[in-house]
Amino acid sequence: MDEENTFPGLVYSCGKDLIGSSVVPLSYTYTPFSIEIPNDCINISHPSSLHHQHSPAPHATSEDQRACPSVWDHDFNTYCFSRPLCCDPSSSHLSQYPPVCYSDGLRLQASPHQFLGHTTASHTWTPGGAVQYDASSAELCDAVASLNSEYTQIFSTRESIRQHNQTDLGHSVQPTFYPVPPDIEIVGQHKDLMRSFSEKSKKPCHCTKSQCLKLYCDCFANGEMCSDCDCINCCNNVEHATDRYRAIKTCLDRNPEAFRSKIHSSSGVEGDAKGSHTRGCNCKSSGCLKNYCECYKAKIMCSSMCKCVSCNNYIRSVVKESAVETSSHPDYSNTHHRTKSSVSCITDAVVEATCSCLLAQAEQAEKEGLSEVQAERATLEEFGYCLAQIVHYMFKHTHTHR
DNA sequence: GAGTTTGAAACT
DNA sequence: CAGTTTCAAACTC
Repeated sequence: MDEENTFPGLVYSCGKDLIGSSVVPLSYTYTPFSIEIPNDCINISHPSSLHHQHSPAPHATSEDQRACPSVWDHDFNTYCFSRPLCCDPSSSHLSQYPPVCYSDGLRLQASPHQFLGHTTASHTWTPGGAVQYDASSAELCDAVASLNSEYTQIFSTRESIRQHNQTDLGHSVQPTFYPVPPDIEIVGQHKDLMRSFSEKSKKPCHCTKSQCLKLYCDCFANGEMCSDCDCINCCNNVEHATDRYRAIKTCLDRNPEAFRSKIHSSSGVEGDAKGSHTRGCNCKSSGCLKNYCECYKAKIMCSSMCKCVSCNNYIRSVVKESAVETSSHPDYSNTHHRTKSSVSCITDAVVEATCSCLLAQAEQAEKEGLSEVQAERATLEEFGYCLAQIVHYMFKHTHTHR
């Protein structure tokens, strides 16, 4: 059930996934408002002109610029910072501005400005457009500190928004300060990360030895703090922000993509059967048909990335299943329906599985940097292979049941 | 609910 | 990078 979360200036429609500190905005309506960034954090005003493609942030002192190099991103009407902001967990001001949490790759858009030229007052959030708030200052530090130099952050300031309110919208608006960023969009490659932050329902963990600071812990792996869990010696919380930060850093050092979703999904929705596992599974005993298997658990087919043994989670299994289903169906027991039975092997599941394979192949080709022609060829070959499997099982099934 | 199985993560 | 150990979830009884 959705929940209407009304902030003056911004009307959020939030999804149910309001567990811990995560909110999934489904839609929002914009009216002028502003946010405040602590002075000792960063204080850069919005430029009066937005015509520079990438220029140093106006009003930033040279010291600011050295300490926190930034450029104005014309495409997004935002500033891009190439290094962490507000990284000092001990900084006292943060407690005054607690409920903002950004994770890796979050992009804060200078919200009012993005509406320049837009007449629509209502926008729909992208699936990955998670907003995290109600998080502690420690979490803010934690999350912001976890940004490394390759990530970008975009902030807008009260001043800039006030300017905009007064000039661009043609009327003055009394500033109201919200700790919640007006609009957060995920930057490029970290969409998956935030998707995992926001869309997975929070299940309590039961960790006993990892202190919930290793990827064994689902909460930690999902980028969430533990709440209402049954864990022992938990350090995945506000009280252990420093330890948590160290743990995050360790994981990212080991694997920069540690907190990204391991599922590539073409539709952006996990579990839609049209995706692939980034690294593939390594199952040996489960046949990839139990939830031990990450592919199966994510409701996707195993792919060429997998190193599993005796896998049954792939297209042939689906075709086989469909064949068995149709053959056992009483409607197809007579001769009249025998031909139709074969055709009925091509069920929705088979079609989905085929699409899944093709998509996986296309993604693989893209990853390998193949040319368009080569990618097309590889995908067609995969399609041929899929068809061959379907035909093979259709015929095999027809012969066995004659 | 206790014990077992499983495979990812972590370690060597 | 491969083999081993640790870990917590999934599963079974």
